[in-house]
This record gives sequence, C-alpha cells and structure tokens, in this order.
Amino acid sequence: MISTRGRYAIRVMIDLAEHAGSSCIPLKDIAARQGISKKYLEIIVRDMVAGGLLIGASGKGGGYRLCRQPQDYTIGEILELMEGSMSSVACLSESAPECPRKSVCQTLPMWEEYDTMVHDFFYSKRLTDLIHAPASDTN
Amino acid sequence: MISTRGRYAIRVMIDLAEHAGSSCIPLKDIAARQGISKKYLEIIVRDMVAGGLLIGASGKGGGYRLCRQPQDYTIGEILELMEGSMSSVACLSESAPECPRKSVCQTLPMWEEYDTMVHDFFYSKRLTDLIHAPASDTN
DNA sequence: CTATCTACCTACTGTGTCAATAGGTTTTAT
DNA sequence: ATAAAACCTATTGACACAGTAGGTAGATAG
Repeated sequence: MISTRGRYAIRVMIDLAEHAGSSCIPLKDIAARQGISKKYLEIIVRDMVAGGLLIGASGKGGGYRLCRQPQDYTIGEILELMEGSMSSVACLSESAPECPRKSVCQTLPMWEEYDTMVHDFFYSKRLTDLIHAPASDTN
Repeated sequence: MISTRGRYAIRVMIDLAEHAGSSCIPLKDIAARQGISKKYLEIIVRDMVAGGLLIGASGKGGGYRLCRQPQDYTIGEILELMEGSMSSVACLSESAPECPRKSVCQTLPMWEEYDTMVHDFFYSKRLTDLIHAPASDTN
C-alpha cells in the first residue's frame, strides 16, 4: 500500500507544476489548496528537498519550487524517495540479508517479475501525465 | 509490500500441491520443510481454512489438504484473502469512505490503472505456474 | 532596523499492524 | 487410554504511520 507520504508528495509536485509562476509558492497555499495539514506537509516536503525534488527558499516571499521541468520527473523517483524501497517482498529489498532459500525458492521469480512490472509502470509515468488542465493561464 | 502472511500462505499451498499424496499433511511437516515456525503457520493456515483454500482434518493422522486441483487456484485469490484488500491506496479500498476529492483528484486515475494491472497480474498467475519440479513421484 | 513571513528543525504521541510466542482445548485414529 | 493432530484465545515487542506541538533561523518589505 502506498502511504500518504508518497501520495501527498505527488500532489505537492502537481500543485507546484500547475502554479508554476515566476517565484516560489509558500507551503501554506499548497496545504490549503490540497486540504492537507501544513504541519504534516512540512515533514514530507523537507524530505523532498533533501532528495533533490524541490528547492526551498526561506524568508518572506519564500516557498518551494520545482528544480526541473515537470516532464523531467517520473512518478517512480518520487515514490521511491518517499516510500523507501519499492520492493514487493522483504527478500528483494536492498537492505535485506541474503535469503538462504534464494536458490530453491519457488516464489522468488514471481516477485521479481512483479517488481519489474511495478518499477516499469511508475518510472514510465511522468509528472506531466497526471496534469489534465494546464491551469487557466491561457485564458 | 506483501507480508509474510501472504508469502507463507503461497508456500504452504505449493508444499501441499507438491506433496499431494492420498491423505492429509500435518502442519509440522510443512513447517519443517519450509523452515517456518509451526506456531505462526497455525494462525495463517486457520485463515486459509476459513477462506476456503484448504481443508483441515483434526485428530491423529490429520493435517491439511487442498480442496481443489492446484491449477484451479490463482495467486490473486490467495493474496487477497491473506493480505486483505489489495488496493494500492486507501481511497480505493472497499472499506474507505467516499473521498470528497474523488471528482477532482488528478492522481486517482493512475492508482486505478495501477490496481487493475496488479490485479490482472496476480489473478492470471496460477498455483501450478510456481511449481517447477512436480515432486519426484514419477521416479 | 524591525516586523513579518517563510522555511527549517527536534521531539513527541496515539493508533495500528506485523511477526511471532505461549499455553490450553478439542477431535480422531490406533 | 494414548498419542497426534487441528483448533482457539491471549499476549508481546518492535516498528511504521499519520499526524501534532513548539521553537529556531533566514530573508524581505516597510
């Protein structure tokens, strides 16, 4: 199950992409638009800055902005950053010790196949794929 | 992430399919072969009986056996029974209250697409697909 | 230069799930 | 009767999730 961390992160990215004016957008605005607790978003957004998805600017007039073009973000990298490993099973997680049953396990191939499918799905989806209305800037 | 409940359940099913003799197989044997705590397996197997995957027989000479042919089980139904809902996000879980943002949510279509993909993957996989060596019964 | 607005940081909490463990009761074949 | 098996209830420790609370530091507008 994908937690609020990953889901909220994606919504923050969409919000930033849609309201990408010249300057930064304060978290307060994003929280209000998305209906998410600003305090909780702080934690999430901090990790997004640390992970290189966003840039934060302190001080009056500060806020957050994307550091790349929206089409240059994949959903996979956002989720992987926020959810940690995206492995379906513990045995395939990088941090896991080598499973002693690896060579005889009859289920491992399925989990590997599954992981590949999930990885390909999310890494082939781009942030721009989720944005339907490109704001009302053109009106 | 798929928990031990689901993974162990699948391994129990495989074990039963491979050692499908005329009679029941005691949990003790399965636990020993699979290297899993028998006590923990008891909990898992009980749910599998309640869910209609297995039949249990008490008393001496008792144990567990499949109640269908191995090819008539899908991995999807095993996982869905053991893991509860297989929804990727809370908003798509049957037990969740209707999300007020449903009609405007820009991420929901992706989660639905993802759920469909995962569902199709596991429901198209059968128990027999995981069994390589059909035991050494033929030798 | 000061007030204000912002990000940034540490800590805490309640709830729930996961992965077992422990010990007992009932059922059944021999 | 006895042994072996399923079946049942309860408990535990560790951890993650989803927040909440309060404070510090930095930048800008006036």
